[in-house]
Amino acid sequence: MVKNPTPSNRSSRVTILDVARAAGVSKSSVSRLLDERLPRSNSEVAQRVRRIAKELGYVRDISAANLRRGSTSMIGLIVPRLTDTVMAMLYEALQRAAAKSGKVVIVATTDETPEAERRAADGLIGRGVEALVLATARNDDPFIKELAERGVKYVLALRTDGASLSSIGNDELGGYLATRHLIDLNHRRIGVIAGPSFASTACERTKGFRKAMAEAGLTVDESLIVPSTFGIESGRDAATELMSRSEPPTAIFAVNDNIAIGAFAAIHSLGLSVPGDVSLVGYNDIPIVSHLYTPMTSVHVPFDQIASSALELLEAEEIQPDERIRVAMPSLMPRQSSISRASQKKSRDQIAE
Amino acid sequence: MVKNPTPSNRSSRVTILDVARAAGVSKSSVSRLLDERLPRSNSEVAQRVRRIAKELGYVRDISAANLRRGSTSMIGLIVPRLTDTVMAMLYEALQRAAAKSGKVVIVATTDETPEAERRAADGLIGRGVEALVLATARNDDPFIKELAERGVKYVLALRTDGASLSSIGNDELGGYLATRHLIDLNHRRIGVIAGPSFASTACERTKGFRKAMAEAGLTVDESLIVPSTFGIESGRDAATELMSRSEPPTAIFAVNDNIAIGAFAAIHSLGLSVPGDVSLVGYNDIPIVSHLYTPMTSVHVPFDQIASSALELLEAEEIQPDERIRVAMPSLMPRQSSISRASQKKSRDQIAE
DNA sequence: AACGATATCGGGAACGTTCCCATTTCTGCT
DNA sequence: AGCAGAAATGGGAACGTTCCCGATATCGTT
Repeated sequence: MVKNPTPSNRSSRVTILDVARAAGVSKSSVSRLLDERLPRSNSEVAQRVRRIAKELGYVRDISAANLRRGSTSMIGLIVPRLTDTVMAMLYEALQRAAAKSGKVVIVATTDETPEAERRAADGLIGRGVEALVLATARNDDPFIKELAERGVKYVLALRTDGASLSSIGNDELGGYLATRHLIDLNHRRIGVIAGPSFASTACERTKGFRKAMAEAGLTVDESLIVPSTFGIESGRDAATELMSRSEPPTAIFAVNDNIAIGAFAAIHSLGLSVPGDVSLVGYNDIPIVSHLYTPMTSVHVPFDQIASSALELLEAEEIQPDERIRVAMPSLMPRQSSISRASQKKSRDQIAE
Repeated sequence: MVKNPTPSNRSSRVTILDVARAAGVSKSSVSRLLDERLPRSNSEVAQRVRRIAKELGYVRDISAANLRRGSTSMIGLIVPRLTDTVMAMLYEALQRAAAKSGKVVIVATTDETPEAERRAADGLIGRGVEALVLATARNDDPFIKELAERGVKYVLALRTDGASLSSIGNDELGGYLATRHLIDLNHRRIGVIAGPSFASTACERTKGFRKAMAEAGLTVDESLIVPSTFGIESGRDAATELMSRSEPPTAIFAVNDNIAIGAFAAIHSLGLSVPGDVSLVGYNDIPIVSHLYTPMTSVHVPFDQIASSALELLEAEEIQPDERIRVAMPSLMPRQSSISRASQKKSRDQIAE
């Protein structure tokens, strides 16, 4: 296939022994000198060994090293799907964080189904990962309990079950900020596309919504809070439903950007405009939302921080009970999809002329 | 952290030897009986061994197995970024395909920079991957030549350099189909946002455009072909420029969906509409485009097929010179972002009334 | 210059598996 | 019943590394 530099000799791997012989030292010394975890020596021998290793084209056999060291330095990540940009962002962030301690992340997808989740975890464990990062946690997930019982090291990311080690964003605060922003813009009838109730993210963000409403002395119209999945279509359906009411909301908080994108499409299909007829706020601040033709207000989540925290939790020896759930702070990114009630009226009047 | 089932004994791994002792057979037999590559035996011993292994909670030490077998069954994938949905789709497809032969895919990102690409490849090779799948190929990429010289097994995906083993889509055909579609809709002034010239995908799709134009007896206005990156912003800029001309195109072919999404935004920012003022066609058919508020016409690419072919190329023993580049067929997905020139005029007239 | 402390070095035993090969057991046939 | 051939079994040697530990070299101190 690709021309092999040493075609004849099949077993032509350069081992640590070859390097040792060529450098005139013992294999132990080569191993030590080439061990990147030890403080780097610059002695004459060290330099010679490194040079010779390079010349010979030596690369450490990672399997042998792993076997002896008793660790693979691989972390497994389980996500619903990678085509969801949020998950791709989490993965990239985790990869960056893991690289700092020489680890690598391998990922498996579950399509949000529990059976696939079990398969994914078994697959990753079979691959020798040292720990699992789960972004698929469901409230009262029996699978997570199983993991704990099996003695698997794991941490939840983004979503939590309230008990396991977790690294999440402050979703309640995020929901609060989003809602507060809409209230500040004088919106009173605010719809919520609330996501699935099995995800802590969705629940907390909705909780933040309620908190902001209560704090402003507004009563929540429960019929304006509609459940959904995290998919675009679901956002579309929910928004269609909301905006077809006799008295539609003047603003919608979607607990996730995909939902918001779907809502956005639905609203336009109905001949209405964002933000002219209804303001829209999303969540996660995935790259695309700031590039839509109406750049979308969204809640920014510090994925890098969440990823680092997750790994820290995995590496920590002892953890205080009150530090089992690390929470990162989100921040609101106001953009053009949300404007004040007054401006909305004005822009609608202009069209009416 | 997590309660360990055998807290006292640190070195409490269940090995094949433990299973052998418990089952009263030799370790060789256990190894053989548990080898999933061999035809599955259902003899009495086999069943007992499997049962005992399960009871004891035995899991094969993958590092030891890899060391002995001399293979890691890991494939490395190098992509610019995973937050680009196209790349996420390729990754998921590759993972699915690799799983069929018990392999796992680990991915590294380069952000489209050659230095990071080198680092990524070294990292993956150091991790012991058996082969590399590159989705980052540039025309005349010195790095790829290096890989070949180092004897690294690799295959290019999506983009090709014209020489290496590659599994790609028929981009010229895709560009042709997109353009032909627009011509059939009576468009004559067609703009192209052509992507970066270092990517074979971009070049071929543009070539397909030219072919369709030539075939229809239309002369190509070179000033309507503008280069770009693969980013959303770049599509926005390019479309802004195109639509600000004194004589703007009536249709635009963007060689990638992200570009198209940016173009879409730009067109609306200018107070124009898709498809009312200008038809728009993208490429790759990422999930979001069918859910935009104007569902976008795009060229669908069979990623699963491209992924399988890539792996087949890696596994093939001998490859005919004319089979070094496998080409998968794209198909046009017509949606509402592209309509006939006549309908455009009509809808514009309506607005003018 | 002699001594103890410290750093460097090399031999060899793991790590847990697979796989070769010699041996034993089973199967079918005459 | 006897025997050839097939199938199953077990002993033991790898695979390439790391790491313990005893031995040797190096250094600073008195």
